[in-house]
Amino acid sequence: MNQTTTSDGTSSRYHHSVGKAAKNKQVKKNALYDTAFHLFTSKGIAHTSISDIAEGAQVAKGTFYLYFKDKYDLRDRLIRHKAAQIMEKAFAALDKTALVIPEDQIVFLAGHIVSQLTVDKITLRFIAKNLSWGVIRNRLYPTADGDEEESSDEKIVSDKIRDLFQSMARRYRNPEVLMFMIVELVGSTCYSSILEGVPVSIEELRPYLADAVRAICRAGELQNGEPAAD
Amino acid sequence: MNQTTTSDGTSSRYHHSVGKAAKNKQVKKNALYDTAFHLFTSKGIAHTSISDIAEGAQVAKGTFYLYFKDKYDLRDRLIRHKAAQIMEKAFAALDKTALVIPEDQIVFLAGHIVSQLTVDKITLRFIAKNLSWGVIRNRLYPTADGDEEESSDEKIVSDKIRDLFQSMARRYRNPEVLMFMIVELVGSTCYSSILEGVPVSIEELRPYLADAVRAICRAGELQNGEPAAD
Amino acid sequence: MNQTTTSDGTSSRYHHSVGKAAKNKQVKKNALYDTAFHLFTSKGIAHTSISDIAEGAQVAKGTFYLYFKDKYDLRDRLIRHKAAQIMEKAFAALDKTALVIPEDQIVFLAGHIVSQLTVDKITLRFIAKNLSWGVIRNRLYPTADGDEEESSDEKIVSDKIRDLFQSMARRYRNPEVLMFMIVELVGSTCYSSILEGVPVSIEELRPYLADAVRAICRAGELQNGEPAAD
Amino acid sequence: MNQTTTSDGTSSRYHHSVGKAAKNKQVKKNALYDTAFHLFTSKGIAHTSISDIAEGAQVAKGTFYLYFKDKYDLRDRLIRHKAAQIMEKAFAALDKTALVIPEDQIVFLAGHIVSQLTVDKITLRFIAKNLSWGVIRNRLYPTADGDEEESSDEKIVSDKIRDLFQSMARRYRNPEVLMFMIVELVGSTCYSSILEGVPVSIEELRPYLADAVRAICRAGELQNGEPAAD
DNA sequence: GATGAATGAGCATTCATTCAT
DNA sequence: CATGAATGAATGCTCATTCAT
Repeated sequence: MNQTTTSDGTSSRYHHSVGKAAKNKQVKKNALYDTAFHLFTSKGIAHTSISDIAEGAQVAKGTFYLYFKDKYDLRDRLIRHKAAQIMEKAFAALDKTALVIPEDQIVFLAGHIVSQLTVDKITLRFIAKNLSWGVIRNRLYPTADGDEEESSDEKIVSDKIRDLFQSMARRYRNPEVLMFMIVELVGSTCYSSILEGVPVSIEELRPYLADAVRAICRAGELQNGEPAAD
Repeated sequence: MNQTTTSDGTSSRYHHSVGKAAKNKQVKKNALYDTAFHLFTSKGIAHTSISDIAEGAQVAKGTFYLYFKDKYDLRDRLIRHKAAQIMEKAFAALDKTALVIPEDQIVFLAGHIVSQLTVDKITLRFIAKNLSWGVIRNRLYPTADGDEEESSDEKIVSDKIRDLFQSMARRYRNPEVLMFMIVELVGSTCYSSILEGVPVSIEELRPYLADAVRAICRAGELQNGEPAAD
Repeated sequence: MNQTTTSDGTSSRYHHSVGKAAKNKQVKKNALYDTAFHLFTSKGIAHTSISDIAEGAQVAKGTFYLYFKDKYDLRDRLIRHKAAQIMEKAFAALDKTALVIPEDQIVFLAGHIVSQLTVDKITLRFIAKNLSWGVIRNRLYPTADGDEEESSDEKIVSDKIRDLFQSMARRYRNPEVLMFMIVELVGSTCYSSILEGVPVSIEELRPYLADAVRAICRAGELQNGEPAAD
Repeated sequence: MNQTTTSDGTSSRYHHSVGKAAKNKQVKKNALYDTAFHLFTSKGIAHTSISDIAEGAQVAKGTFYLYFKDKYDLRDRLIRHKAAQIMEKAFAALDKTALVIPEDQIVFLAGHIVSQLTVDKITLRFIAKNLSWGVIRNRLYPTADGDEEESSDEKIVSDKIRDLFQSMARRYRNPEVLMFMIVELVGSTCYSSILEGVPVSIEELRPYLADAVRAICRAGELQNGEPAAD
């Protein structure tokens, strides 16, 4: 405070340097996210108190409430974030392939998601069966009320998704329902197989799952002469 | 059950008398189950206390601990029970049809489950995505530690399941994995579609789902000359 | 159930000795009342926490909630109790006099209340301006929902009040309104005068107050020929 | 402040401008008063936080502390203000009548206050039983520490009060005690009657109250030959 | 003067669990 | 077996207050 004018003439008392304050807010928020993820996945949500999270994030307890309504609000945002991340990584990987046929692309995506979940069991357990299509859907058609912060990278992914859907539209009766069923199938079976090995290990399951995904795709194809949906 | 019939045909207390006391126990236990299901589904598990359950069941708080370890123990038993019930109803209904081809039987089962879940949204929300294959699997191969009470009706259903699996074994590469994928797909998609209408209503989803189930079956068929698994 | 009959025929397992358990409950409740009154009047209600009260009463915090909804519930019960006590002491004292004329009795009651409040400033501050007629009214016409415990002594006082009202009924237009105005006047002026000496000390105020009370009585008398209210 | 005067003598932001800055301060202060009154009366003081008040007044939280010590400081000022307002309106109304006899004037004042409280129940509940004589007394003999802002209108009212007291001094033994008792009686009985209808509605109470006020006046008159107080 | 992010002490309240009866 | 009063640890949440900008 009590300021002086700089040579370039651009200053003012109380310059609300968007940088410092806002950045600091984000830092705290991220610290809360990170700590929460760690605690949720290690101790379980029920056994993680807000005190724990605040303490771990080196932030006062009250600060928590500046950013989240409660523990479950934080959890839900985290789940959406993680689920979206997985989908986005899969699409990003797809982008690096030469695959052009939608069916191949979908099988690739499913396989990539399985791979990610196989490697990162902690995240798998956390998002549990919440790897739903809804989360991706929201990325495509973001709602006004959603205060989800979308990075520029994610914008690019959104475009990829849109592209895929466009090419699917010419071949499949209902691309979205198709994707929905596949995502639910993959997420749901992975949970049981990867985490509990039931009814078989993920290695054993993989080929069956790939076949199933491909079969679902084929079942969703437009028949000769059948018109594409609007 | 759990009764002894005396020579004169009247059953009596005091004769081995598992009767009255045991019956009373079962009454209390069922009251606890029923109250808990009602409270869990209306207020949510987190907001239902053991006090609430005991009070609703007209039982002293301490009595709760005579039957269940804690709230979650009760919940898990309830989920298993409800999930099994759904599967059993589907098999029971199958038993009344003239369907003999496994594929048709499976499609019928899937459709029946969807119908049940569509009608009973409360139960759907409760068992959420826990309508997993695991629960049925446990009926087939009951574990020693499971103190699940199995009624004689359920025994009959078990037989039906075994029958289906036997006829599947001759046609499909891995019947259990097949069933697993189908159950997960149905449960998972129904949850989203029935309860949230996302991405489409269950009415709209139904035909796609039926096609998908059939497609998954076909994809799991043994090829000519391929040997059946052990 | 679960009973054994002794030779004298009077015993039972689990004899819910009304004595011990119930008495113990009352002991705890009274300890909470006493501690709360002490803390409320010394530290103020706002600065008294439920922990403080429980601790002072040598009772676990949770026990507090077995008897009271919250701090304010306890306070209100306490106020009602103290206010009633004052009125009852005044009537009890009246009973020991030879006064028979209602006007004299009323002036005596007012004076007695002033004396009590003058001596017990702590209680005066606590019940503040809540020495309202309502509290006495409730003693006369107890409501069903009131779980106020009434001792046998208080029953006797109730009779005295009824007697006074009966003799007043023949002379005054509206005895209850009269009493109401007098009680409010006395309570309200005492608070200011005794506790703050504003606008004059209670000693100086007393004669004026006595005159005012008597004047109000006279103003409320039935005129010649005017019929008594029902 | 933080201002410079321009050479042409026109004021501008920066011209000592007591006006604009000071006016702005008053605007904020009033916004805080208004919001607080609204919140106190609707949610209750205990459930109104400084955040709420600041937010409602469109002012930063820190700004609150620029004007008030805390929530209770604000409340007390508000009560004094509202109570004084009522008294002043009554005196202002009296000024418009042709009444000259003190007793008639006092009865008129009492009646006017009752009318005001009857109409404005919200204010009645807020100032509760704080419509004490003390507040008016402070207007007559303002203390040095009181930073109460007194408008010129209020000055006029003060004169009216002084006038009434002067004419009362010749007739009554202790005018101030008289007024004190009457104000306390009116405030106290109105609270119970208007807000709770206990023991009777205000319509029913009114005549009794008027009689009582008049009776108290008469009881306070100087007797023949009795000297007026200093 | 004005702001509002950050703080963290402080408190109410819940509830699983025990155990004397 | 059944009870329900008592417990007290655990925790969510509020909010007055500060202070860097």
